[in-house]
Amino acid sequence: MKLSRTVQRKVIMDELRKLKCHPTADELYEVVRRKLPRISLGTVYRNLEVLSANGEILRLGGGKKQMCFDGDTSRHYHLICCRCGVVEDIVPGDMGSVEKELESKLTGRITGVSVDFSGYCRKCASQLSQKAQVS
Amino acid sequence: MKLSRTVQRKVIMDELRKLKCHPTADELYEVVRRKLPRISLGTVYRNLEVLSANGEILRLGGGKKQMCFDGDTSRHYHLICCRCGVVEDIVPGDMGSVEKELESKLTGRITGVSVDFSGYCRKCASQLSQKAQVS
DNA sequence: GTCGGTGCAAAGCTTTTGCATCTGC
DNA sequence: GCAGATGCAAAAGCTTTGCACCGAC
Repeated sequence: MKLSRTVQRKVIMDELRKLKCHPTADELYEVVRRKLPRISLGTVYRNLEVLSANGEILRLGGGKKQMCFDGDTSRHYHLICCRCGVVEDIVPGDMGSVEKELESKLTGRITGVSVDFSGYCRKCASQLSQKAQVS
Repeated sequence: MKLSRTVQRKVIMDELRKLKCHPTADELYEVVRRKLPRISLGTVYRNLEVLSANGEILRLGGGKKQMCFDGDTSRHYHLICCRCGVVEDIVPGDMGSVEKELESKLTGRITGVSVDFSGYCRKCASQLSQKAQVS
């Protein structure tokens, strides 16, 4: 199956890449709709499916119920709040050597890395520590 | 809100910890039901929600549409196939130094690490390379 | 006794899919 | 011209939730 280059697919990729957040399919649909008012939600889903299966975008789960997508397939990391589901980007100083080690072991098979930490986002962490002090 | 120690919650945790795979809520429900025939799917969902929000289990997305759960919160890694969604465990030789670095930067906030690689599982990778040779 | 948990079933939402039509190659 | 893509709308399926009752503390 070869991929056709349709206007819809291009706009979806462009908008996703432009966004710095990690939108759900629905949120991306709203954004794309500003450029292509007649696009359907089904098309967005179908393209996100194809694009992630081809390693061109990243599929992020683990937060809340909805799937999120990330147009940035470069090496970077996430902290997914186990309380509210928000996704924070993490940029550690240097993980290069580890990545190289892993990639050499899995030659050609890795299309993207999403290092997802469960934990508390800043907001939830501070709320919880306040509560702990009170009680 | 303090957590009560109910039979259901205990069995759910125990069974999830025993399983070496990464079951969906529904799969876990089927397993738990052998021990507690009268438990409801809703209870399983509610407990998985509470347990993951407390960092006692790991919530895994990124594969296919359904959420998966992992009772093993020790440091380990996953390769999630971007084609078929299967989850492979990865045990790299040594990532200890990197983890320490990260954890020191995020003191007290991390409850679990799920390093999720998108890529191809062994099966899909070999199928694709066969196809490439044919065409 | 109170507050959280459970079972059941219905509701809610996200995601997928069938079909006719259209577009890229 | 054909295979793949789209729009639309309906269907499917996963997850959540209201309610009455039960159990832990």
